[in-house]
Amino acid sequence: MSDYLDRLNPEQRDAVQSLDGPLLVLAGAGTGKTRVLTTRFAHILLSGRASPHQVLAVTFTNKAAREMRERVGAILGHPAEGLWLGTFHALCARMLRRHASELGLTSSFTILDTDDQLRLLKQVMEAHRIDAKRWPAPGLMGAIQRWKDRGLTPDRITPAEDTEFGGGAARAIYADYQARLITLNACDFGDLLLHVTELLRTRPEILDGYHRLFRYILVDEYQDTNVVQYLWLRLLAQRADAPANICCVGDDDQSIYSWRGAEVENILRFEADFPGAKVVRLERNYRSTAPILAAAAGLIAHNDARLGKTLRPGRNDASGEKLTVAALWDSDEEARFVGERIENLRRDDHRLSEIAILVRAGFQTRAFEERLITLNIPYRVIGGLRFYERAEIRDALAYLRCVVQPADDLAFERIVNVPRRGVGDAALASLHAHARARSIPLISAAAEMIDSGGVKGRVRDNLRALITLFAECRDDLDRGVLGHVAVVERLLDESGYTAMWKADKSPDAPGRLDNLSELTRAIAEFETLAGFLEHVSLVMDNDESAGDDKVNLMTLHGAKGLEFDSVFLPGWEEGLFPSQRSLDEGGNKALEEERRLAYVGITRARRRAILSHAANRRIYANWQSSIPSRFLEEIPSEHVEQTGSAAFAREQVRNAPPVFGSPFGLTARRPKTIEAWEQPARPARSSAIAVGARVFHQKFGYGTVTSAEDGRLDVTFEKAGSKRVMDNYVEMV
DNA sequence: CGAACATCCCTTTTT
DNA sequence: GGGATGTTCG
Repeated sequence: MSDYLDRLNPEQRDAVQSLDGPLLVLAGAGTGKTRVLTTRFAHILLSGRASPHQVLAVTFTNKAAREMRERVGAILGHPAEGLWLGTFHALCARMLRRHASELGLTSSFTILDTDDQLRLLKQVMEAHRIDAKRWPAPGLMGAIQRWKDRGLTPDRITPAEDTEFGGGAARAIYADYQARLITLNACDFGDLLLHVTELLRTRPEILDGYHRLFRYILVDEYQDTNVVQYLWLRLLAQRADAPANICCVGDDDQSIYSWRGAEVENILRFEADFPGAKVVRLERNYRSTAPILAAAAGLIAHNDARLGKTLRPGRNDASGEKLTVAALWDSDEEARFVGERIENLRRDDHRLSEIAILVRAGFQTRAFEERLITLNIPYRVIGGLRFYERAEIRDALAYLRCVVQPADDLAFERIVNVPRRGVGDAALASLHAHARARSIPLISAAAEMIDSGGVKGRVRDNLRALITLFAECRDDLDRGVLGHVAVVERLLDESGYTAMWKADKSPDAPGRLDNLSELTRAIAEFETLAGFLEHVSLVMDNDESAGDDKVNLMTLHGAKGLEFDSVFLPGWEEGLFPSQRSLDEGGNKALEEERRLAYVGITRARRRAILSHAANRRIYANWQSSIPSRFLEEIPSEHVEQTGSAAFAREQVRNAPPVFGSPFGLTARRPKTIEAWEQPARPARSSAIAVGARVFHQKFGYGTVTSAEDGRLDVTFEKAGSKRVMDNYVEMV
């Protein structure tokens, strides 16, 4: 009956069978982490220790949750039903809907996307008369999110944790923002965790209910938890009546999300947090060849803040290619090099889908895309704009929200003038004023102003048609006259939204229409519109049909958890990787995180890893020179094969007499800031256009320059009068 | 109100 | 170099 246990190695089996008390499983890359987690889950159920709904299983991604659900089902022999299995956010949303009224929400609250969050925050900031120029809203949004990541409600922010933002107004804005969310019956992402945690810590009877419910807690990717997630877990796990039955699986060496609030300390501190905790290390790697593992291990050994763990080959083959490190002249050559190697792999019958190019930052993909296009090699970029983030999809969803949630002001604002209905800033402002005065949602305010004559003419007719359409669609749904898919189609057609894109002559309009029909298809898979909207806000999935045979292009962050036969790791240069920006902000801690990122990159490879760096790189408009990443030297050289046109030059540098009096030559002493990442110094341009010159401007016509300074010209135009213009907008005549 | 122009920025982004 | 976002004029 327990043949599923036979398929584990001794450490894995230990992790699965240690069922009493807290357990930390330190699972290195490729050591069977998911297998342990799913088998443990199934083992708890099959051994009769708990029934499915008594286990709380938390992941970070929907993909991981889906995978776990499937694999548990496979071991059980039937689909697993009634599980508390999902992402932190999905589980919290579920809990929050149960207790919504405690917080002044209804159980049908909306979960806002980032667009809406920002728009709402801007409104609040405006009310506080904050100069949007001086204090850009995204900055404060970030601060609020960090507060939420750390479990800080507005009243919990101590002066030490406050920010300079807005000249000290940040806390008050945060508080108002939270209040507005409640009025709108809405939550942002951070709220899901924040609200539930707050509830658990202030309402013992609610917490007690969950203590009685959950006998086991399983947590995936524990190294990526932030403070509020940690608090949530600890509240649920620590109980008076019994030891905490929590099992966390993670890898401190793969913690790469500190900038999102993740705290490696959570995993480093586990044994202190949960006394009597048992720690199991999984170190046998079944994924990669010996050289790849040795290279990764050598690299990560340079980090200090580690729990310590060494990857060992699980298979007994010492074979395997060395890593390739290619030194190239410039970034164009690097793209050509990678393209050429991929062509070779393809010629040798390697599947393209088993090849990945992993970059540090999104903008690096472009060069490779261009190269792959010219070589006619199919590729996919993973991670870019996701389906539900596209403008047309967000618009369509806003239409739906207006129907399902008439109080959703943010949704209404988004689409009230899309397509154009003549409702501009002025009209919207008067709607707002009326809504605020009467304390009613915008849609109701609009209805009242139509009746009262507060809006007139074309705007009135358009608004009336729109609001009537919403009401009718709502009615169709309530009375079941039309199925929800038919309602969606009606809504998008009669509002003129579909027509807007049909009339659009831009090249991407057809694609957008395709996306809209794709959306309708997705809606059809759900029972109700509300259910669909919940899915959308929580499951921003990127279901790139992974089946096609295409080269995978993505960031290192996006590659976590994936594996490929061949992995290209370009751009290993100081300033780019490790990223200068990170280093400036986070010092040595940040450097260690960059190194973990490098470790994640190398350990994605099953059979071969091809690293590269360029001596000259095109950044924005101009060329900058760069030096190889320090990480390259941290990889034990016996596992590396050097190649590339610039390899010889690099050897010369290495063997050259010491520079700066250092015994290690150039490599030991690095300038603190790398030229490539300094602000591109804008040379005080001695403009070729001098005072008195006669010039032509596209818009203003002919004129004479009266003063010229740093590229800015004062010009007296013959027709348009005196203007200040940039010199690159005029031509000399 | 909306198009055209000008300016500003440019890491990573599991939900 | 380029996309997103404001500003300005018709």
